[in-house]
Amino acid sequence: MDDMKKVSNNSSSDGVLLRMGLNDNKAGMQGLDKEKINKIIMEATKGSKFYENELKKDQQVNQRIEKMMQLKEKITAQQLLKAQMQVREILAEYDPNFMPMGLDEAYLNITDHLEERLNWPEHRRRFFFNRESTTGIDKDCIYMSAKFNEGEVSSSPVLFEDNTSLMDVNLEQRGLSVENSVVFGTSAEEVVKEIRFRIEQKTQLTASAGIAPNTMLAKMCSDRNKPNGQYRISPERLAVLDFLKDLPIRKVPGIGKVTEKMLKALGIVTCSELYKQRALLSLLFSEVSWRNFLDISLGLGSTHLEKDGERKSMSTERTFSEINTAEDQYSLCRELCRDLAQELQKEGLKGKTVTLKLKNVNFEVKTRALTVLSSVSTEEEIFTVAKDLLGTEIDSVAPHPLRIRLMGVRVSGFLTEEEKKYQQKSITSFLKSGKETAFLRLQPEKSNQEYFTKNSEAHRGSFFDQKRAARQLNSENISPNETSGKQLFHDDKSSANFEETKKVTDLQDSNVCKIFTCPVCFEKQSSNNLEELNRHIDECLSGMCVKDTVEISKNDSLRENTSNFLPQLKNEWVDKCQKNRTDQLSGTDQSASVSDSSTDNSTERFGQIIPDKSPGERQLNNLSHITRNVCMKQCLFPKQISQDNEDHFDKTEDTEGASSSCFFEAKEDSVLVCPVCNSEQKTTNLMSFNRHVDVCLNKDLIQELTEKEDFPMKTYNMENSNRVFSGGLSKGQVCTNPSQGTKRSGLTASQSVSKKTKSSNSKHTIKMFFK
DNA sequence: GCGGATCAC
DNA sequence: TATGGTGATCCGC
Repeated sequence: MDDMKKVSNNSSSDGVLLRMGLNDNKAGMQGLDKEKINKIIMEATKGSKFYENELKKDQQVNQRIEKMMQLKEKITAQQLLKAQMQVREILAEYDPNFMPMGLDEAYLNITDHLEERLNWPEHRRRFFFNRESTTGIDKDCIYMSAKFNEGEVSSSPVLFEDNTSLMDVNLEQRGLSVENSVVFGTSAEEVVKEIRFRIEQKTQLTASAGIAPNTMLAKMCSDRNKPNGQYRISPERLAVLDFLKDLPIRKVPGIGKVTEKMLKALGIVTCSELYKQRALLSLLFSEVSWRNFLDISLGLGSTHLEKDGERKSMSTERTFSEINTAEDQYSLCRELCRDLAQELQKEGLKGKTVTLKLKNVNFEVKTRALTVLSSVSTEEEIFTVAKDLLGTEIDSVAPHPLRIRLMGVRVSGFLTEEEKKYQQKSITSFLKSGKETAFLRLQPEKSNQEYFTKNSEAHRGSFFDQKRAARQLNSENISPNETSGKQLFHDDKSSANFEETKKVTDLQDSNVCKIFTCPVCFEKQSSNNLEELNRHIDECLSGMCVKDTVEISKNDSLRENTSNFLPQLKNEWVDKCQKNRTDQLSGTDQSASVSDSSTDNSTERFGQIIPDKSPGERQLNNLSHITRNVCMKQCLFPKQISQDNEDHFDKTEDTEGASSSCFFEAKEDSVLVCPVCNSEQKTTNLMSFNRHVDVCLNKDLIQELTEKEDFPMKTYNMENSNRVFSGGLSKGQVCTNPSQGTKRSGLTASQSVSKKTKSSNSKHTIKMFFK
């Protein structure tokens, strides 16, 4: 309207001129031929019939606009929500466990309701027009799929309003008037009519419904008489088959255009044809698919309404006109991550898999995912992963630009409640421990600093280094994006952070702990509750990369130095180890799970891997035994091991100084030297020696070694849920690397106990640990 | 686990 | 009708 005033000072003609499209203020209108404009204005002269008519029409439009604006004010998200809730309230009366499907659809099982309803007096089934009656009670067994048709009858948003002023006092009276009421019967159809009636009375939304013996049929039924009707299939085989007979398969939920087309290629269009061709289908489709087809053709569907399962993923994506510069793409990516992080945090979710979705200008869609072992939820965390994925894609087309029209970021693999709890605990303890206790955890490295000096390369980038560095950096609020994230993806960039980790305080003498020290994070645990302790350790271990399947092919290897040893690490070992693991797992129960740690005896397990072998034979087999157990973090509880072990090996005091990176040193052949802790073993009992080695070998080390061998490992390892105390992989275990499947159970735990607990306190023995 | 694809809403 | 956004699932690898 303001624009119009520029065209003419005659306010009464403003609207008309606007209608006549004479606004030369509009963009692109400036170049218009003035003559032409004048000519049109001439036509708009007062008194002309054309003008008068336009004026009249304009007034009508103005009225409509006014009305619309009034309505607009009344439309609020709240109102929509309210209408939705009103519907749900009604549905809940018939089935408190009804299953909403999106915003406008729901499944109800009204079986129970029907049963109860039989005994209801009429007044409970009577409903008044324009008035909501509240009857309680609900439940069900006939399945009803209701689809609400917003605005089918009237799209005016005012209908979402409360029935207030307009409904005046007469309503009350009308409500009490029998003439203004309806009584519904007791059949399923009557119930559904009642529901639809009530919904319409309350919200003025119409609904279509299907009544059938299962959800699939109910849904197809509701489609039959939409938008404002209902249909029922009686729960008899013939009725069902009759309904399906000529029903196009496309009507079946789950059959989309692709499946439709494929089936059509086989001459299958209707559900009955689906049945006729079942043999063919069984040969052409997967078991799952063809069974599904068969179920469809027989009208079989779910008869229980599964409650909304937990969300499995969350994503955000955006479409735009072509973006082809990396800079823009990264910034967009970050934006998406930010949005997603906000949403995730709203729901308190943390996920382990980040997926980047890209659609190029040719509409081709690509997804690239990365599962990290530490769950992510913040912008930085997500972006750290997403940008890596994006970078890979950009690189993949270089030197050409990546030309995209859509980008999306998804996070999935959410932690279960339980995992969340543990993780929180773990994080909390990390945070609580802070810097002042960091040195406690870092202390073992310090004890072998000479080694670092010599082998810093080998040590660099080990999981623990990364973890510690990341932890330190995190505690200093340094963005993981700029720090740990990079090093996690690019080991070669982690050396700087490693420097941090070397800032340790030598607390070697303070190793007598009254309280338990976590063998993984080296953090003191004051809890005497071993179960809690187990959880803590679980969590800590879950951060370990357990590329723990390296086989040492020859016993001699144990005495070779690192440089000689490394080349022997081959991928094939992984296979062998996996086989070993299989053997182990399929063996006697001692190698099985230790889900109940209280009854487990770790010392026994040492000798029972191949229980029916003679000691000599066992030794041979223990070669592989060693390799299986190569994945230990530290020499832990050495004294306790020797004490607890009947075939104890002698003092292993040197293990005190063992480093995770300390591997083989050349020693005299005449003496058994632990290849891990470097200490000479007085025992000549190979089995005992093996046990010692088992204890000393650690995952961390193996990770480094395996990484040197370029083990495929796309997943980076911030955490790894190594359920050593529960005897297996946790349910949500991320295990990309095949070698991770070879983790040992039970024993690993005992081996992972911190040497800090090498104290006189018997509570800290492995045995006690397991008890 | 990953990536492509299908499907529902 | 076409296109977009979100979430789930399946299949082959």
